[in-house]
Formats: sequence, C-alpha cells, structure tokens
Amino acid sequence: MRTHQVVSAWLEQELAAGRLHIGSRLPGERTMAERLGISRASVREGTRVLEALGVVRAGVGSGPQAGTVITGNPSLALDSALRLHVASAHLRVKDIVETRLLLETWAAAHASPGSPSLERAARLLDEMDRCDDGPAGFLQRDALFHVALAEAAGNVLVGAMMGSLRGSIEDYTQRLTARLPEWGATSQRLRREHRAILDAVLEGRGEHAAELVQDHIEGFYRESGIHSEG
Amino acid sequence: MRTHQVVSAWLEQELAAGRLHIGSRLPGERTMAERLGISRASVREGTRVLEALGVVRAGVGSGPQAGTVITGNPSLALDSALRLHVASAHLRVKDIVETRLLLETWAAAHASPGSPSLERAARLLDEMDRCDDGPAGFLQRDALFHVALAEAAGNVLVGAMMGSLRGSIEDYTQRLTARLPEWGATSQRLRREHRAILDAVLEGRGEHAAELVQDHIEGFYRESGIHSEG
DNA sequence: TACGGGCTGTGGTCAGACCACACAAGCTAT
DNA sequence: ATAGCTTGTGTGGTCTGACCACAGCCCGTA
Repeated sequence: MRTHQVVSAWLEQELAAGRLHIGSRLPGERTMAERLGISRASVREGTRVLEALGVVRAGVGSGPQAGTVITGNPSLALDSALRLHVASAHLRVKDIVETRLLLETWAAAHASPGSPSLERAARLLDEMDRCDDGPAGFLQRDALFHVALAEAAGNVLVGAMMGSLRGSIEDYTQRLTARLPEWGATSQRLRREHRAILDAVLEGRGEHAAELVQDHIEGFYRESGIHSEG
Repeated sequence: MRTHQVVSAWLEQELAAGRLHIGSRLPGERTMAERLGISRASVREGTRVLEALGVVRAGVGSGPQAGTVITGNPSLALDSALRLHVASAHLRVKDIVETRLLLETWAAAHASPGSPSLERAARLLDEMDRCDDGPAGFLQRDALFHVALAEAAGNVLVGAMMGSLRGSIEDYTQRLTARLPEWGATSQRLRREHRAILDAVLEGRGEHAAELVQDHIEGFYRESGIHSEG
C-alpha cells in the first residue's frame, strides 16, 4: 500500500468504528504524521485525495471552522472527475445527457410529495417567473430546480449525481441556448412545463411527472438543435 | 487557486487543446514543477488527486509502462468516493442498491444486441455453470456479468457507475448470501434468470430484459432478507 | 470596559535529499 | 558471437526541516 493511502485507510477505520463522523475535526497534519508513522508530506497527499473525493474540507487558521473537517460532499468528486474525463474525451456529452435523463425521470417518479426540497423548487419557479436577467440567470435556477427535484426522491446518491451532471454540461447547455430562435417563447414554455412537473409530483402522480420530465428535457435538446457535438 | 490545482488545470487545458490524450505520458514531476513554476511537492499533490480521480496512473521505473500516464478510468474515483461516503454514513446502502437497480434496468432496456460485451457476458455465464468454488466465485462472476450487461448499453458513464456500485456493496452482498437457506437452489435459479436476461437482450427485447433484471435483483434481496441494514 | 497587539496552532508551500525500481546500454566472460 | 552480468539513467516514492499566511484567542493596556 502506498504511504499516502494509510490516511484514507485510517479514516475509513475511524469512521466505521464511530470514533469520527461528519463534522469531526481531524488531528493536525503534524500530529497525524507522527501518529501514523509517516511524513507530513504523505499525510498531505492523503488529505488532498480525501479533499478531492469530497470527504474532507481543509481550512487554515484556528477556531472551529479551521483545520481539516470531515464533510459529506460526494458531488465534489463527481464534479472534477466528470470535468476531466470529458476533457480527455473518455466521456461523451451524449452519455452525460443520457444519464441525466435517466436519473431525472426516475427521481420524478419516486419523489416524495412531502419533501421540503419541493418547497425550494417552488420558490425557484417563482424566481424564474420574475427574473429578467436573461438566459444565464434563468438556466442557473433551472438547474437548481432540477437538482431539487432529484433530491426530493430521497436518494442522496442520485441527488449528488444529478448535481454533478448538471454542472458538467452547463457550458454545453449555455451554448445550446444561444442557438434558440426566440428565448422569450422558449422560457415561457419551459416555465409552464416546470409547473406541470412540480404539480404532478405534489399530487403524487409520479409516473406522469416522469413522462413530463422526459418530454421537457428531450424537447429542449430537440429545439436547440440536438446533440451535434460529441 | 491552490497551488496543486494548477496541475489539473494545466492538464485540462492540454487535453482540451488536443496536445495530450489518453495514453500520453506526462512530463516528469521535476520537469513539470519547473515548467509550472511550483514545487515538486505541489506537483505530487496535484498528481495524487488526478490519480484518485482515475485520470492518471503513476508508475515507477523506466520504459513505456513507467512514468505518469493518462488513463480513462472514471470508476476509480467512484470506487473510493463511495467507500468513504458509505463509511461516513453519508450514503446509505439502500440508496446504492436503489441506484444500482435504476441503472441496471435502464442498461438492460438499452443494450445493443450486437455489443461485444454480451459475448463476455455469455462466457461468464458458462463459467458460472461450471464453477464449483462456492458462493464467492459465483458472486464475483455474477457482478462481472451485470457490469458487462451495463456496458452493452454503450454508455461509458453508466457502465462505470455500475461497476463502482457493485464493488461498494460487494461486502453487503456476500453477507446477504450467507443467510440464504439453500445456496444450491438459489444459484440454479440465478443462473436460469441470467440466461433469460441475456437471451432477451440478444433478441432485442429490451423492455422485457429490463423487467427480468428488476425481478432478478429484487428477488435476490427479498430472498436474502431485505435491506435490514442501513 | 473596550481595544489592540502578540501568541499559538492551523494548513500551504518550498527546497533538497535519498531510496527503490525498471529498463537500456555496454561490458565481460564464455 | 553470444549469453549474462554490471552499470547508468530517469522515473516515481518518501522523508526532513524550514518558512509563510492566516485566524482565533488571550492578555496587557488605555
């Protein structure tokens, strides 16, 4: 086992044993190095990995917010991994869009009508009705709306994946939007569809909501000129 | 931006510009440090992150296999991230099983009958008929069969996720198997179901294959005593 | 009481050293 | 001439020890 991996191995043990949990502070790097019998450089490499995986957050200074703290942020790992793998052309945008569609229809079908995420989703829709800062602001709230919807299904993993997928294709979406002939008409349609989706979920008609989501997403891509970029 | 991040930023640029691609060798750490104007320690931290994300593989020595090489292995990031987030109780096994079911039924419905992955899947089924090394060997091939099936859908992302999800719940599955009253009867049923799934896919009856997959997975968990552990 | 500055511990970064490894080239003994 | 060993070279892996910036805490002072 490589030296820096003793850090994640140790952390996994501590978590499993219940001695550490989300919110706990890790010992200082120097302490940890001595305790694990490795150098501080190796501790740091291990910590960087944990940070990249969204398991930990490092902060300088002193006080309660400082030091290395255990977080639970799986989307961080997905975010950067997706970015780089898309850049290396190992992942195609088509796959990501496809996966997003898959996750999102499932989430719509399984969303719990009573989830507080739905209230956040509703507020986002209100903001989108009022907002006049152009497509950029609209799309940002649009993305958050879809993520909120995914979280309403109560599956942390699906929620995290959705968030990262949205992020990784955000540039792509922005470019697609630029091709739209009439933003005004499109945004009005999108808002109408959002309301319909949210209503279906709130009424517990999951399957119907899933169909609406599918039409909503596919319609957007169709209107803006289909996956012509790899 | 933190110093070690200049490495991933640089790599992303190089990839986007087409100057590097999967299979390329990165410059040596010392060279990179000088070229990027940072210390070797920082280069190493950056490389560790890339390695953890499955973008890169580091190997000592000299020759074609040595040095830091760009790979495309998104599942590596998911693997470790899932392990740790499950350990931190931020992800529940229930969510993972649920997500696996979701991805797998989709893959079965979208698998291309002509995919070479299916030939691998068929070979695995033959091995499972012959193998007599108990549940462990069987389950391992079982897992590979399901991953092969997922890959047949031609979506790299879904394939990678499936692989990682299987891995992260492998321990769990092993424990469930131990509870089964009669392994012989169960394995026979599982093999029969696998054949039926593969046949359905090969015949292009995707929707039917998806139903079979769903019954197959849910049946297994039901028989072995349902998600009683968080 | 209010304020200001130093103290302390945190992560962030760096430089330089040595090690194990694996291949390649060259040397040596057959 | 060839088989086998030796040495050279470049790679990542690890360690040490140093210095920096930062943020909160504590104590002395006005």
